[in-house]
Amino acid sequence: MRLMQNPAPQRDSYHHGNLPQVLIREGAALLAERGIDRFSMREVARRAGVAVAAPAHHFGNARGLLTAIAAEGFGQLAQRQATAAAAMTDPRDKVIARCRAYIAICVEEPGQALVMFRPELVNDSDPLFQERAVQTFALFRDAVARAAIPDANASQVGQIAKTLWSMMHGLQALRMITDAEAEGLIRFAVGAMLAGPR
Amino acid sequence: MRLMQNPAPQRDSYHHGNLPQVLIREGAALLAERGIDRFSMREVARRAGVAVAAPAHHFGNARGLLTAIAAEGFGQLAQRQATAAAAMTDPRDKVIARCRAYIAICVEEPGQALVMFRPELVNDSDPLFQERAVQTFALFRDAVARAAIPDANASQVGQIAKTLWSMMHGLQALRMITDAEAEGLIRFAVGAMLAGPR
DNA sequence: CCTCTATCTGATCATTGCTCAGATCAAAAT
DNA sequence: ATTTTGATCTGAGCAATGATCAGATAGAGG
Repeated sequence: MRLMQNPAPQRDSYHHGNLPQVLIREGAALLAERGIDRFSMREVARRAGVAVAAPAHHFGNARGLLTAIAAEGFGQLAQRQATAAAAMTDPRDKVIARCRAYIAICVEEPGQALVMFRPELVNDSDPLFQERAVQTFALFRDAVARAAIPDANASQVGQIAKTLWSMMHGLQALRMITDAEAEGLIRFAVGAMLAGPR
Repeated sequence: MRLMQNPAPQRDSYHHGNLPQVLIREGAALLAERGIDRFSMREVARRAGVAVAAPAHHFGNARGLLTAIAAEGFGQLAQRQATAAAAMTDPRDKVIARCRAYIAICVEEPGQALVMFRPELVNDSDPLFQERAVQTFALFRDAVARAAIPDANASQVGQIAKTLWSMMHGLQALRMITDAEAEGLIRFAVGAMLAGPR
């Protein structure tokens, strides 16, 4: 049996009030700052001003927090892509705009991006994560379907969507492009994939 | 001042003889078995039958060992791609064969693949790593150049090569394809990219 | 035989993820 | 109004990790 010796809370109230959201925000910031290999649950707790064990109550373990951060990121990505696509009228430009938004979120929200596209880091059976990830890709595939040639079947549309989605991921993960190159590369790839092989 | 108390070596000789290569092999095996987040230098040392501090002498730190594993992987990838391409005569088939080899090494050598395409996990200023990584991609780009339409310039060839290379990475990193799908997807993407936008 | 140098060892330190019993507190139940 | 309940948060403890250090070992060349 262990006795409490220094209960001293550092906050106004014992209960934080909104800890899960704060942990997600601080976690994403720490990821952006340090990268995944120097990410630490204890440091997140420290920055949130709570005990090291507090995060575990809400997220179970480190993987749980990373999963929540990724789910949050997919929500943001879907929203950004919708906004970007809405600003365009041509179906092909809508696809291009969605690709741009993908690259943009990786640049502007590096914390979320670091875990969103790493299946091995998250708990991919988490319902919220799964729903948002699937939904985000589905919206992209629908945009591709509307831009594809009229007689394209679902299988072909799926191939194009998967290919472009993968390409976006690879370009930023492998650091193969600068921001300046991105635009031309996206236009070229989207144009080529929608046209298909000759 | 610290005194040695139990020198007891567990091997025939005090010196291992070929420790760096054994550590690279065991490290890759451990990566394949546990993934990057449960990878441990100490476990690698244990499996190699040496003290926990022995690897540090050869590789400096964990990042150093991961970098060496990645460099080893790029050597293997270049070799596999060369062999696969040599078996084909048509330039386009050579490109397809190289893409297939990329996917294949990710499936068959998951340990190496786990670190080869993660710039943030390795020391990308390491000369051996850098040379092999650059060389491997350069060979791929040359294959694309020979398959591209005759009037394609270097910039266009570079775009196609980067796009296909990124796509291969994304497909396997995001786990978007099964082995069965891979062939069709690769043929479609290579055909479309070499044809370009219409 | 002796020195030099690279290799390898065991110990130590700060830090980490996780678990646990117990403290706190808001809100529901009485 | 008082009690109970359940969720939230705390500090301590444990096993494990990466990194570093002085010292032990052995092979190579003088």
